[in-house]
Amino acid sequence: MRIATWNVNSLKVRLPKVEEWLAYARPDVLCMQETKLADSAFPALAFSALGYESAHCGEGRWNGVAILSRVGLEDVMAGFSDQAEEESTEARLLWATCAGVRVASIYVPNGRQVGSEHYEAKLAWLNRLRRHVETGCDPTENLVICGDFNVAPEDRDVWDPAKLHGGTHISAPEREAVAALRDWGLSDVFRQLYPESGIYSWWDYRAGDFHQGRGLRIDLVLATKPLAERATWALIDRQARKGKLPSDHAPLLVDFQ
DNA sequence: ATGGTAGCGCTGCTA
Repeated sequence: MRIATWNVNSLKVRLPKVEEWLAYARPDVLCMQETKLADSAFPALAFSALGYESAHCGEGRWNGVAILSRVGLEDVMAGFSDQAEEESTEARLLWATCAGVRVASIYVPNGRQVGSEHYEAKLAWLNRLRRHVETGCDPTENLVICGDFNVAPEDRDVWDPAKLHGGTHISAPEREAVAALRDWGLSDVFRQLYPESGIYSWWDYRAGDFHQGRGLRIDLVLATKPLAERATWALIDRQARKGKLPSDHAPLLVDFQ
């Protein structure tokens, strides 16, 4: 089973690239983030033509998460389990069950500046995700949390830790919040397979960062132990970050036996 | 030390 995650940074702009990528990468499940679409504008037909069922949670111009699957798509749920009916939330979390695997597509808030209210909201969001799995999920079952965490878990996931010191994505509280998810029973599958530093999934559009190799590994697939043990291969597909109109993120693929 | 780009949508916000 091949599971992938990709922050597409506008599905409207990226649809041709996503279609092309699906045709050669052929994931069984693709989690997308930052579709920037309302549900009514989600191109479900384009994906069904390629053999994928889909679910989308979007609010329009910001955020937006989706799950595509060609191995079944059941029990779709948007948002947190402790979310009140009337609570208005951003479109950052979508769940579905695909071939017996509980899948989450997540887009963690960026945080903007350390210490800002947005940064506090980011930490609170990650803590709420931890509470969600703690209270409603079972670490002995097959579950993956896929998406843009907006956190580089360790210094080896950062092109220049000294230069970025004091900024978001690498601060200790953010890393601790991701570590708390791992402590519940999740494994960073890419890192489990490949220990090397200098492998990234996001590069700033500005200043030629992609071509200069200045990136961060912030797109992750976290899997429960029984599933993580079956991971055989993973790839951050830098080819998809090239060419015309690329996203600022590359897709991450993981194969489970 | 700073600013650099991209997307949305029409003004500046978000990343």
